[in-house]
Amino acid sequence: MATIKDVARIAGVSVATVSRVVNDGPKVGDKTRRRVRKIMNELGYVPNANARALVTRKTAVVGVVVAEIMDPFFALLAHGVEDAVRNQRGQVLLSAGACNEEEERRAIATLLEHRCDAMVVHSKYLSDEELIAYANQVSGFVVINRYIHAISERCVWLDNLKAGQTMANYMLDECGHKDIAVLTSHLHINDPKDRLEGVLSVYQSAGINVDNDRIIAEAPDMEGGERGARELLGKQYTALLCYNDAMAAGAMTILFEQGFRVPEDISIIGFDDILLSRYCRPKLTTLSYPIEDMAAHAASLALTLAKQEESDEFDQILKGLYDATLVKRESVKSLV
Amino acid sequence: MATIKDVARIAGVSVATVSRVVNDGPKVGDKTRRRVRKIMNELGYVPNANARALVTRKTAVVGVVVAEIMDPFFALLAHGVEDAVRNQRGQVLLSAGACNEEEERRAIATLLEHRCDAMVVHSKYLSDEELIAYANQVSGFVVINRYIHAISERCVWLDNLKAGQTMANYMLDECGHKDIAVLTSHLHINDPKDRLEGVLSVYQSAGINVDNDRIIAEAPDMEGGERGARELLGKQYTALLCYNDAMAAGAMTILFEQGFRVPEDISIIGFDDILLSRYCRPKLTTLSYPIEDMAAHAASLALTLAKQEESDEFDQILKGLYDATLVKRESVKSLV
DNA sequence: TTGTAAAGGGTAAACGTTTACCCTATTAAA
DNA sequence: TTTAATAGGGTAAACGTTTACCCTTTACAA
Repeated sequence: MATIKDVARIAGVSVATVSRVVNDGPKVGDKTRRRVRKIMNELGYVPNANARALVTRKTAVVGVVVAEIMDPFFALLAHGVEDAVRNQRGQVLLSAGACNEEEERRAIATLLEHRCDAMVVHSKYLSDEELIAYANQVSGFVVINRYIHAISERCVWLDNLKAGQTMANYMLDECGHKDIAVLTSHLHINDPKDRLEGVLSVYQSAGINVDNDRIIAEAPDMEGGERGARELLGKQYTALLCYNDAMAAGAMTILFEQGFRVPEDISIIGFDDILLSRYCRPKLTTLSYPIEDMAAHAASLALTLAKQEESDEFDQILKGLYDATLVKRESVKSLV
Repeated sequence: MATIKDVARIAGVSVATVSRVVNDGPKVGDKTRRRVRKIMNELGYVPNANARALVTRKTAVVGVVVAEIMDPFFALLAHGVEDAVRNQRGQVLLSAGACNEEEERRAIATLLEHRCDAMVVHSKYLSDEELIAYANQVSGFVVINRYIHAISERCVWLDNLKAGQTMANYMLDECGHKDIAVLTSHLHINDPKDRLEGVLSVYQSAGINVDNDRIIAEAPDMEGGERGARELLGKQYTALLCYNDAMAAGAMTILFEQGFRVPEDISIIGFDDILLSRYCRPKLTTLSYPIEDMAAHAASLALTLAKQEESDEFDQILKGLYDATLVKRESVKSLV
C-alpha cells in the first residue's frame, strides 16, 4: 500500500507538502496541490490512521463497551453512539461481550490500547471505584446507564425511581389497578431496585400494600418473563408491571396459554419501548427508555470532554439525567 | 500515559526487554521478567496498539460495514462477527450508516485508513468491479450477503433462489395454498429478485399463474408491509408470502384492522426469523436466515485470508453458500 | 586451561505520519 | 534601489513500538 513517501517521491515534493495537501493545510500552491492530489488518486493513497494517531495523539475513535449487541437495547445504544460519532466524522470501536467483571475489564483494556479519545461504557459489574479510576485516566470516559456521584458529570443515566413512579401513577391513579403483580429483574444492579422502589412508594402512599409473593425477580428476558408469569399463576391481580418489554412479552405468552385475555382480564405494562412492543399483539403499553438519545448524548459528551483536555474552550455540558415517558398502546385497560 | 520507555527506565532495563516481557518473548530471565511486570502494573502501562500496528503491520482489527446497526438483522450480523473475532482476541471496528453508494465508499475508506487486517463488508450499492478492486487490495476482504463470481471464495451468501423455492414448496405442496400474494422488496438488489423467481418457478411448474397485481414491491420494513397489505385489499388470496418478517408483521397489522384473522382467513409467511417473529401473535412462520452463522463464518474467513498473506500455511476454507430453513410457527394454516 | 555454546540483555533502525523551524524567491512599500 | 513581508516549500525530530543484530557473562566439555 502506497505511503506518503511514495506520493512525495513521485510528485517530486517533500512529504511535508503531501501531508499539507492531505490535511488541507496552508503553505502549498494551487498547482502543486493539484499535482499531488492527482498522484494520490493514481496511487490509491490512503493515509495510515495508526501513524497519524501516534504522532498527533488523537484517534477520532470512540470506544463503546456493551454486553451484547444482539440485544435490541444495546443495538439502539450502539446506533445512538454511531450516529453522533459519524456526525463528527469519527469511528466506532466496539468492545462487546462484557457480560461479567473480567470481560468488562478486558473490554475497556482493549479500548485503552487503541488510545480511543472517547469512551462510552455500559458497565454492570465493575465497582464505582474502578470506573472512577478509569475516568481519571481517560478524559473522554463516559458512563452510560449508571450514576456514580463522584463523576456525575461523566454519567448519562435514567431516573429509575421516577420512572417507577410514572408507571405506578398511570396504573393506579389513571387506570385504577389496585391489585398488581410485579415482574422485576434478578440482576444485582440498581435499576430494578430503584424502579421497584418507585412503584411501591406510589402504592404505599395510597395505602395499598403489594404482597411480596406478587413480586417476582427473574432474568430480564423473555424466558424470565415466562417463568415469572407461571410463578404468578393462581395469584389474584389485574395488572402486571414488568421490568422490560421482553419480560412482558414472555409473560403475555404464558397468560394466553392459560386462557387469559390481555388487557381484558389482565393488563400488562412493559419498559424500554423496544421494537417488539409495537409488533406484538396486543401492542404493548410501555415506558419509553430514550436510550438512543442518551447514547448520542453520551458520545457527544465523551467527544467534548476529550477535546477539552487540550483546547481550553469549554462547551456547554448538558446534564445527563433522562426520564422515561409513558407510551400508551393496547395492553392496559382502565378499570375506571 | 506511561510508555514502554518509562517502564524500561524505572525497571533499569532496555525497551527491548520490556517489549519481550509484554509479548511473552524469550531471552529474558525470570527475575527480570517479574520486576518488569511489577513496574508495568505500578505504572498502569498499557501498550499502544497504534504504535504496534505501525511497526508490525498487523492490527488484530476486523472492520465491519453495515447499513444500520439498529436493524435487528444487522445487529445479528454484527454479533456473529464480534463473536468470531473475540474468540481470536481481535477487535471490531464498526462502520455503519452505509445506506447509499457514497456512504458505503466512505465506510470502507475509513476501515482502510485504520489498516484493518480483515473486513466483512455488506454492500448494496457498490458495483461488482469496485468491490473486486477492494478485494485485490485487501487480502482479508470478505463480502457478505452477496455473490460476486470473480471473488466467489471471498463471498458468504444465501441461496435466495432455493429459499424462494423452499417457501413456495411449503405453501403449495404441503399446505395447499394456490391463491397467493407476494410482498417483495422494491430495492434493486438481487435478493428479492432471486427469491421471487424461486417462488414463481415452483408455482409455474405446478401450472399455477400468479397475477402481477398480486405481487407488490415495497420498502422492506414494517411500513412497507402495511402499505403493501393495503394495496392488496380486495384481492383474492389465501396466503401472503413476504420478503421479510418486518413486512409480514406490518401486513398483519393491516389485516387485523380489516377484520381478517391470521391464519384462519389468510396465512402469512415471513423471512429472516428475527426476534420479532417469535414475539408477535400469532407467532410468525418464517424462513430462518442463518445470518449470525454466516457472519461468524465471514469473520473467520477474513481473518484466515489476512493471515495467509504472510504465513503460507493454508487453512481449510469452507464454501460460503448457505441455505434458509423453514421455521413452522402459527401464522400459516394448511388447507389440506 | 581454552573454547564454545547458551542465556540474558542491549542498540538502533524502521514503521508512516505531523509539525516546528528554516530557507528562498517574489512582491509590495518606501 | 533597498527593505520587509509573504508565499511556497523543505528538513528533521518525534510519536511508541518491534526486532535483527550484537555483546557479555556463565557453564561446561575437551
